[in-house]
Amino acid sequence: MRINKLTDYSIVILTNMVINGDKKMYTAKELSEITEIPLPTVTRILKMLSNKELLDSQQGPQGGYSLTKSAENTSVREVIEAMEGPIALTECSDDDCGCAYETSCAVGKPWQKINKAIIDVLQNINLAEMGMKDESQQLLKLTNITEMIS
Amino acid sequence: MRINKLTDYSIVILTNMVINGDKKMYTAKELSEITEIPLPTVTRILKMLSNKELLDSQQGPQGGYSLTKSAENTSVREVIEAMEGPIALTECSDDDCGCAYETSCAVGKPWQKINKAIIDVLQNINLAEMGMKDESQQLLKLTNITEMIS
DNA sequence: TTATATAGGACTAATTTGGTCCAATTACTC
DNA sequence: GAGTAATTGGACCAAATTAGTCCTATATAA
Repeated sequence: MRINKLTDYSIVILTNMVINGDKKMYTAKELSEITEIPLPTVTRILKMLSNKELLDSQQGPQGGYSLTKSAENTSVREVIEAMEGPIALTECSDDDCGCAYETSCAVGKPWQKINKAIIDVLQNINLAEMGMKDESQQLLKLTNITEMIS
Repeated sequence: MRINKLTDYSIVILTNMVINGDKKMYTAKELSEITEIPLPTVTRILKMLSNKELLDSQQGPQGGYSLTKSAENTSVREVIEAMEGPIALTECSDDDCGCAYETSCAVGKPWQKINKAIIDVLQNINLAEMGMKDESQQLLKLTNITEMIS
């Protein structure tokens, strides 16, 4: 029951865009250096976030990426959904899961309740809150234990 | 952000053990027939649940599996943790994630809050509630869209 | 003693995910 | 208008995880 590594990375990246926040635009290269996530992976993530309109993008020199909304108005839910699609613990737990059994399928009901509750949790925490920290900010780049121990 | 298919199956299996609840013991074969999940997969799941003490097992003729606790006292959280280990959206979001950066790592804090909230959601729904349905009970065996459309 | 059940674990196949790379496009600056 | 710095789109491969199967051992009821 994990979010994807790319999703994890994306939150690290976005959180860093908030923290070093005086600057508005960040190039993929900058963000790669700040977070120590490899450049190709960073660009891929930024493209996804840009496609889902969490980031504005500007090509060419002096270009880069910037948040479309304030950190306070960008929820973790939005980020996860941008990276992975709708949040659901099981594949068939949607009102319109598209399956043939949809009208009669009963299992979905409790799962729908659970998913709703979880979505609510993720809706109610934003990027500004994700950036709150006790210690040095640069450690933000390390969310992932596999990154750390390897 | 999904639970594993095996975990999904396990809840389907357990829920069925509750619904057809007059009977106390179920063999793997029976449960495979009820849920239409292949026998080898069912036995594997039952073994896992038994090892984690969610099920009692009895070898030999007239043997089988039975719930160790009542359906009301068995939370979805317990089932997920039995199948997948601790619930956490990221790998490094534990108080003692075991990584070298543990004492200074700041990222974990908000994730810990999120995980706690999600665990709380899952703690507060039990197997009896998962079995509540509108229509025919046998459809409970189908939680998974990939199962359905294939 | 035999038949029926779980127990443990190894193994393979399939799927998903992570990560990289390349060619195209845009736009600023000189 | 040329050159450079950036994003865009998409294809591709490698690695990791997961699902699923199978075999042998052990326990126990009749």
